[in-house]
Amino acid sequence: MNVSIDIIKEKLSECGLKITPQRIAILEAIYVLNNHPTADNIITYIRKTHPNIATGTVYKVLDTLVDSKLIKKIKTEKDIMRYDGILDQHHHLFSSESDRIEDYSDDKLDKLLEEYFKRKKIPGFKVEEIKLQINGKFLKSK
Amino acid sequence: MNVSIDIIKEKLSECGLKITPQRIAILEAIYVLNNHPTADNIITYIRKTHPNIATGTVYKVLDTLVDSKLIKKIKTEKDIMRYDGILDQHHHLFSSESDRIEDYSDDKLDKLLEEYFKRKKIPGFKVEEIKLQINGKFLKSK
DNA sequence: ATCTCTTATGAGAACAATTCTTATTTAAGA
DNA sequence: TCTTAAATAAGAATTGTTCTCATAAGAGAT
Repeated sequence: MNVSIDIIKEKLSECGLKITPQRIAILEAIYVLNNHPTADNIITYIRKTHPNIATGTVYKVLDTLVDSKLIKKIKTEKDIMRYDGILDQHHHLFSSESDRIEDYSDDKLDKLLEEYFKRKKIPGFKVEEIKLQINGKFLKSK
Repeated sequence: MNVSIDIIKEKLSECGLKITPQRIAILEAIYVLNNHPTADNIITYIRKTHPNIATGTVYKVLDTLVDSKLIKKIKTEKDIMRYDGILDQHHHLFSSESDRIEDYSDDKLDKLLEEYFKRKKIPGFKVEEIKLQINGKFLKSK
């Protein structure tokens, strides 16, 4: 994932957010560390080049970015919040053996599910989004 | 959900777990508070009848029960861990407006997904379980 | 470029949820 | 009943996150 600073700036201003070095660094980190980094992963990464970005700032910026829909949160069973910079509809493969999480996109599956729920209504509930949580084993270690 | 103490005891000993009043109370609480209680919900509930079960004990027992597959943890996008005493394959409806979570069972859907992934393999990954996280709106308030 | 105003940030305290530590208690088999 | 390993209570410690508030810095207006 090769996102230039300029594109990041553009994304920020499209959302009406002030362009700050902290926000750029954090958003860039999420794109570089593209396997669903935790807040802590992000902090460690950006401290290399920006040693004095405060922890609180990172959490605040992450919240802002989630609110502006520039990133998403995902939650694991192990109670760690992770962030995801990929916003296209996709599912997640969760390892039952480790913390590993991978993206899984499948348009055909999405269409199948969409069709299914178009026909079969859930009483008292309006479906907005369906995310699969696919648990299993990764066959080759990364 | 009307699970007697005797059945709870049976479940515990089937798993090779010692039968303790704490474990019985906690497991019973999960069955009674059947809408995916948090650890705190469980603590509040059991303290009514067992005022001096320690907080740490509750967390430890919950871990034990999860390990023994007597209960499950559910992941939410919000950062609260919840416990579920229903072990049959089922999915969850998440409210996009509140903390409400409801169960959703659909055998036909499960078969459809099973068929789908029998045909379409995910390279490098062995699927063990598929859980849908269906986000949307509950039409009538509870 | 400078001014102004609003918003963002740094630093660290506060907080909530969970885990750890240790001495004591208890369940369950001998 | 005795024994022993496992479970528990109490509270300290840790972790991840949020809050507070004084200072700094964007961004539009001048």
